[in-house]
Order: sequence, then C-alpha cells, then structure tokens
Amino acid sequence: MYSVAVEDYLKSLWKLGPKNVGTKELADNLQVSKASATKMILRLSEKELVDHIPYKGASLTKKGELEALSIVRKHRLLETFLSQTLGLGREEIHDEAEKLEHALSKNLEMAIAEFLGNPTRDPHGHPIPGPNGELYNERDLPLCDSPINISLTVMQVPDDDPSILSWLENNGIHPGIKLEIISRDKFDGGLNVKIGDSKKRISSSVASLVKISFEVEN
Amino acid sequence: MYSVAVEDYLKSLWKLGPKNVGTKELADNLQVSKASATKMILRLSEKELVDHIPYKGASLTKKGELEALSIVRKHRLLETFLSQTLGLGREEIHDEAEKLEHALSKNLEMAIAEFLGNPTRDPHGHPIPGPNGELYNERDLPLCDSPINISLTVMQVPDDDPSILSWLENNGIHPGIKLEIISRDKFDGGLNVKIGDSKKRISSSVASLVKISFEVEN
DNA sequence: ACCTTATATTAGCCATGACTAACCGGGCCA
DNA sequence: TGGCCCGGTTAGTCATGGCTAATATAAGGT
Repeated sequence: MYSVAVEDYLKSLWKLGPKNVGTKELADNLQVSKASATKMILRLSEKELVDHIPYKGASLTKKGELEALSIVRKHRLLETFLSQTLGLGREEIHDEAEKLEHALSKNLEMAIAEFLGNPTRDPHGHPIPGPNGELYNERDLPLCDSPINISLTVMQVPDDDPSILSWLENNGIHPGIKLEIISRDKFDGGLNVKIGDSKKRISSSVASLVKISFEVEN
Repeated sequence: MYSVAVEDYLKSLWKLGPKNVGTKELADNLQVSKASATKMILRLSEKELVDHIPYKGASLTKKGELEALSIVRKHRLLETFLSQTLGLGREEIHDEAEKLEHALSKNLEMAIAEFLGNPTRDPHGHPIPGPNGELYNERDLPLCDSPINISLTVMQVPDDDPSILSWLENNGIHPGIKLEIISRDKFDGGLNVKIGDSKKRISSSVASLVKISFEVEN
C-alpha cells in the first residue's frame, strides 16, 4: 500500500511520539536532511497520515497511527519468528526485520502470528501490537530508576543497538532474568547488581534502556 | 546493492534466457511498457549487467547472471522456508517470496540455507542455485513428451500460477509422486494417467509445465 | 525591542523508474 | 519493389524521495 519510505517515516513518528515531533528530530532519526523530512511531512499530511503545524511539528493522525502500529507489529513478529525458527540472537534480528517488514503481506503476518501462538512480546520484551493496532499498556520501569534490595525481573532490553545488546547478552541480562540492585553510585548513577550469584556493574546509560518489573508477569 | 526494479529485470532476463531477450518479451514479462524496458536495458548495460545489441535484444553478462542467480536462490530458499516452517501450500509461496527476496540479506540467506540443510530443490522441484551461483543441471523432462506405460516420478511443477498449482494439488500431483501415462489423446495431446489407483486426465498445456524423471533421484 | 541561534521551510536540482506518443528499422507479403 | 506491421528506440512527462543553498520563523538573552 504505502512505500518503504512512507512506512519508515510513520514508524519513526510513532517511536518519537506521541508528542508533536520536530522536523530536525525526525530527520536525525531517519538519517535524512531536514528538507527531505519537511517534504515528506507535507506529503504525509496530504494523505492525512499526520497533522502538521508549520514550524511546530507533526504528529500521527489515527489513520497514521494504525498504519505505524501495523508496521511495528510486522517488525516485532518478524523478530520473534527469526529468533524462534533460526535461532538468531537478539543483536541480529532488528536490522533484518527492518528490511523484511516492508515486504510482509497481511496473510504472511497472520500465518506467522498463528505459528508463534500470537505472542504479546518480542525477544527484546517489547509489546507486539495486535492485528488491529491494539497495544496493551505495559507498566515496566527503567532499571535506572528502580529501588535497591528488591528482586526485579528484566522485562525489556533495547532492540536497535547490537553492541549494547551483545554486552547485555554476555552478562546474562535479557528478558526473564531476575536481578537485584545492591547499590547505586552517587557520582554517575552506575548500578551494582546481583544476578544469580555474580555481581555486575551497569552504567546508568545502559540501565536507562533496560526495563524491569517487580512481579513476574505471565 | 541493486534496487528492486533492477533485481526484477535481471531475474526476468534469466528466466527468459539464455538467449538474447527482446524488449517486448521482457516488457510483457514484467508488465511494463516497451519504453520502460528499453530504458532499463540501457541502464543495466551501463552497469555491465547485460550485453545489449540495439534492435536485437539483451542477454545477461556473467556479472548479471550471478546477480540473477543470487536472487533466484533467495526466492527458492524463501519458498522452501515458508513451506517448511509455516506449512504454506505450493500455490501460496511464490508471491510472498517474490516480495521478500529483495529484502533478504546474505546473512539471513545463509542462516535459512543452513536451517533447511542446504536443499537443492524448492517445493516446486526447481533447483536452488548454490551460494556462488552453482546450478546443477537437472535432466527432468516435460510430462507431455514422456513415453506411455512407464513409471514416472513427478519432479517439477510450475511455481507462479496458483490456479494450476491448486488443481495439481487437488489431484495429488506434486514432486515425488509416481504416475504412469496410460494413453495420449491424438487430437489435443491430453494425457490419461494413472496415479496410485486412480485415473486422471491432464490437458497438454498443463502436462507441458510438469516435469518428470524415469528414475527416483535422491 | 533587537539580535542571535536553532529549527523549519522553500526553491531548485538530481536519479530512478514508470508512462504515452512519435518515430525508426527490418522482414514479409502482394 | 513498395508498403505494412511489429518491435525497438527516442523524446518528453510525471511522481517519489533524496540533496544543497537560501530564506523564514520562533524563542531566548541582553
């Protein structure tokens, strides 16, 4: 239906939203020039996929949001599928899904969802929107803001930075893992955590990208 | 590396080759105008992917052939993968693979080949080129030209016509099936065949698209 | 209020890949 | 041999989606 470029813009707007997204922020996110972003925003506005207030930014319309969620769903289902069938690691699947998502038909999307048992989270722990854009509201919190000396369950890791993901993987940190914050360094916010019997240090920048919950959810 | 359009042109040239392919034939195959085909042939020639003799036609260079084989490999591996993992039918996989093949990285191609045990035939029985374009030379023959009263093994069915494929499937005709031609109608070349205990009539147009061998190969 | 700076837009260019319409060339038939 | 027809090419247009350079706007500090 829509071109690869249009789909990528919608996805970025969704990721950066729901606030009004500025042209520069969008352009940076997609690695294109500001002028290209402006032009595309006008085209998306034409198609009623975004509301655009000149010099103020753009945000997805309901129509645009549904389209974006459809792409996010494809992306996350593909990540799950590649992980399950081919055993690809969390750090490999994002880039592949990024390309395949634009070539996935509704039929194949349904077949994959069925095959996977209609999962609600991808391998990074990110929620997978339903076939009609339903997004359940997860209440996971950033690890960096969590209290110490309480058992925490890792729920989400970032999806698009292979080097961070490899580091997390090598340190045994991924969704489902239990850990406990022992102490928080005052000067830089770094965390000392206990995972099983071993102790690790997690920098605050990484800790802000990992989300946890207090209870184990099913 | 190359655009979707370029890949589609190369694939068509390969399918229609190895002879010199005319502009009209190529245009018809890709459902574009003659003028579009001419223009693209010039661009492909520029990139040294085809040799073009004006008013005579175009054929793939070695470089173009390798590129085409890489796409055919991706296409057939994807068909096999979708069939194996999701259980999609022979009549569904072609169109899906047609879109996905352009989004498949070399890495993912390798992972899929590995996962499938490096298959040499896709679900339609078509040979899958190797990772460097090696294409083993199958000696399967059209069913329509085969002798009668000899046990034949179906080796290949067409891949791109869902209605023919559904008909074949419904009549139990697919690669691996044994059958025997009982008689050939003189007036129209239609075949009366025995499959297991049942008898079927296959029109000559369909029979020309099905390939068989005399021996069961491994 | 004015000036600076960051951000946004416009103008104008390019490549890709589609299209139609018009023109060219070669082979076949009368 | 002349004309016709089919296929091939050329010319010119359009939409998409990039780009740079120049200009406009908004917002904050003085």
